[in-house]
Amino acid sequence: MFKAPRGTVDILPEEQAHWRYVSQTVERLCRLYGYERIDTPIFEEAALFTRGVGEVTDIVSKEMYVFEDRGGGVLALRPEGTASACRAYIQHGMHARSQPVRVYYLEPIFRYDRPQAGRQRQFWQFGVEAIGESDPSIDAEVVEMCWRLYEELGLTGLTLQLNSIGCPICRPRYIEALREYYSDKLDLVCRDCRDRFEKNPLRLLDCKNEQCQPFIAKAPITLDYLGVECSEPFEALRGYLKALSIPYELNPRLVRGLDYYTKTVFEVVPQEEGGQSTIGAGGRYDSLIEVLGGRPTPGIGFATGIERIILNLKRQEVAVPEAAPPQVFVAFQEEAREAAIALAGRLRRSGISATAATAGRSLRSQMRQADALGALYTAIIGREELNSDTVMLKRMNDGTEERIASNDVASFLANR
RNA sequence: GUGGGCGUAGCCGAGCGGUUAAGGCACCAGGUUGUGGCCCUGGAGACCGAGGGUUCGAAUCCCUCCGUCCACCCCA
Repeated sequence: MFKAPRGTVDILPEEQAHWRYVSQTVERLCRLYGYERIDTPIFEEAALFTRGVGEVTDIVSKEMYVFEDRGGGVLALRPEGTASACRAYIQHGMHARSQPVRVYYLEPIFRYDRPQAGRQRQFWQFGVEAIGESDPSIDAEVVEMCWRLYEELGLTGLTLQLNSIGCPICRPRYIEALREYYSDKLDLVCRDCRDRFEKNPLRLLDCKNEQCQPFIAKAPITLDYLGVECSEPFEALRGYLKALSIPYELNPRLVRGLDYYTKTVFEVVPQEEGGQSTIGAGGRYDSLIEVLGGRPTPGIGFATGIERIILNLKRQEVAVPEAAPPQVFVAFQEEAREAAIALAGRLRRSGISATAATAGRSLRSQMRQADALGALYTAIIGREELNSDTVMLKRMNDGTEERIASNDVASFLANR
């Protein structure tokens, strides 16, 4: 038997209410903030990500789906959304538009990772990008929008964490200080941290190992090393967030896994700590466009995982709107089969949703079906109705019946 | 990529060396030859994740693989 590939899932009809709820909320939010949708290809030249996201990041070095196409080009299923959006910005000369360019996407993302709860190989992200403006008021707008999304969805108990990791000028100074601090402690920290010291020193800060905690607590923090170019906008951002009444926690240990982040970084996590808990995250990427071959252009955005949102909606038992049931279920006896099919067709042309029974079932069975579908009304056509050109219209919630001329059914229901 | 738990019908789940492999939900039919939701009766549905091995005998024990879950790595 064929099964969906490891780490992928089918989103079944009964789950669509949650998906619809999230995508409709996302669309409303974007309209509210003036972000327009952009759709980019599901695959890109692999080099876009190796250069943009960073060759040594896990996402690129061990999680990317890379393949060669028949023309010999090396392509990759996108492992994140920002690089593609920036590529499109450059390719289509969007610097010529009014800045910043505000776009959003809702798209599948692919990472060859070991699946577990809240982590799949194909998953969906909603993300926004504001490209072409470095003013911290845009940082505030993006952070606010991210926070607001969860509010609109009805999620509670979330924490917004904020930090600044500096720019290409001040960050090396910080990393040097961090390395120096750790240089005489390498015998005391865990194995992973010794690796991190070499490969990705910022990651030292969010090690979960018990033995490393005391060292993390006393480690130098990024905020103390920011140059004025970074600290001033960060202070401004904090002021804006206060003015917007967005509750945030300053987390000096917050770092991000992608190379392109600069200055503002933030993350939203549910209260209950779990393995794969981060629900959304973002930050500024002021060097990315230039790295990708564009003129120097600042940008900021965030992305959030739809599956993780839905996981939390379900955990918190947030009620989501159900799919509308058919207004009418058309049940019939064999001799009225054509009349029933015709009636269903006429109702639909009048904008009334109708599902017809299929032939060969008892009326009782058809009624059970109508009930299972949650139909508001059942129109029954038997011999008597056929002869008098009427239908027996039954209201399912209270069982009342009324005989109505076939031609009047649509207008009768339209007035309900 | 590392370590561990688990895989019995569509779903939940008992059985843990010899059973016709429980039970519940869902599904289908009937109890009402023109009527749903409750109830009752019946039916269908499982090569017990796959492959190999041990044994007279394996869903039950062992190995490999696959899947899933948890933790780590990392991340949405």
